[in-house]
Amino acid sequence: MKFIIRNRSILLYGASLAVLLLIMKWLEWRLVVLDHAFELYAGAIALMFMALGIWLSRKLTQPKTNTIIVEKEVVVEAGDFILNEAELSRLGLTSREMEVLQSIADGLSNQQIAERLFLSLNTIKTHSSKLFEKLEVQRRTQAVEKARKLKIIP
Amino acid sequence: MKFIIRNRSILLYGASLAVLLLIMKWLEWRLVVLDHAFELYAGAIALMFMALGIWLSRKLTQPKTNTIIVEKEVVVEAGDFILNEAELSRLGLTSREMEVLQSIADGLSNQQIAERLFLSLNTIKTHSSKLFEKLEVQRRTQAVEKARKLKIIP
DNA sequence: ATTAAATTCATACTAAAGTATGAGGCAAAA
DNA sequence: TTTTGCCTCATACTTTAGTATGAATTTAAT
Repeated sequence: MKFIIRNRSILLYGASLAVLLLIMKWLEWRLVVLDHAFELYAGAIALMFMALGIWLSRKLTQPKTNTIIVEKEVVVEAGDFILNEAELSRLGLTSREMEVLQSIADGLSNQQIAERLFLSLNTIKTHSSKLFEKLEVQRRTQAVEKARKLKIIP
Repeated sequence: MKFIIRNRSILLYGASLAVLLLIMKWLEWRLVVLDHAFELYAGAIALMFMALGIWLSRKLTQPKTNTIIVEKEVVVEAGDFILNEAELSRLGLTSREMEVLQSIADGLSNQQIAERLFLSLNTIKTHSSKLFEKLEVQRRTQAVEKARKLKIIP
């Protein structure tokens, strides 16, 4: 059953050939009687096979694919941060100061920063104080603001 | 000239018909000589017209278009800030709280905010306290961080 | 090896931030 | 009209942030 479904096209083709041969034989017999019906016969064959060709072509050729490219806008989140290395080196921030700055920007308290970096609260205070000096600010919020403006942090 | 190009298919069709008729006539003459070459003749016609049918079908049928949509990512400059009004209304921040939040994000101290908005320091403290409650944060730096994440402030 | 910068931490202090609570005024909604 | 939410401000208090100073240790460079 599956074989029939899968090879339907080929079976149909065979069947049409068989039918056509029958018609041909019949026409052949007619040809003996009617002497000049030959052109009609040839035309019939031509027509049928052309039809068969068209049908085959339609069935067997894979459909043409028109590839349509649709541009879809995708907002890329926060991909535009480029570290301003010039400013960073100009300010002369040390690595620890940068870590503290980043943690401050993340909204952590000095105590939390100390825990995160395994340091004492006083050390964090020292670092942040020096950081503020270098950034020429008075408060952590200002530091974050300025650092963001200078493209030192995202 | 344009006519030729545009109706090339039809002209080709006509030409092949003419050629075929010539071949047929020639074969007809051959038939008188060779008596039983009839089946071969019919087969030739069948073959040719089937080929013609296939060719015609390919040329003349409009292509079946399988539209393949290819999504192309277009990077949109994420530089412009779009206020997340849904979040803003969900949080229920009052206008004063928003002003204070903005000032905090600008790196101002409570005292400076009070001066900017012509209010007392205590009022600013009250506003910021309520603001922190609504934003579910403990510190002003956290408030700025969260507000930025929620697209409430640029 | 010596210098210089960076890191760590401490103490002591001041300043600012944040919490809790209450209260008066005001405008819009029920 | 009463209620409700917002704005304002105050007092009192706790917590966190920030400054100043000094010192020991580590690390990198001269």
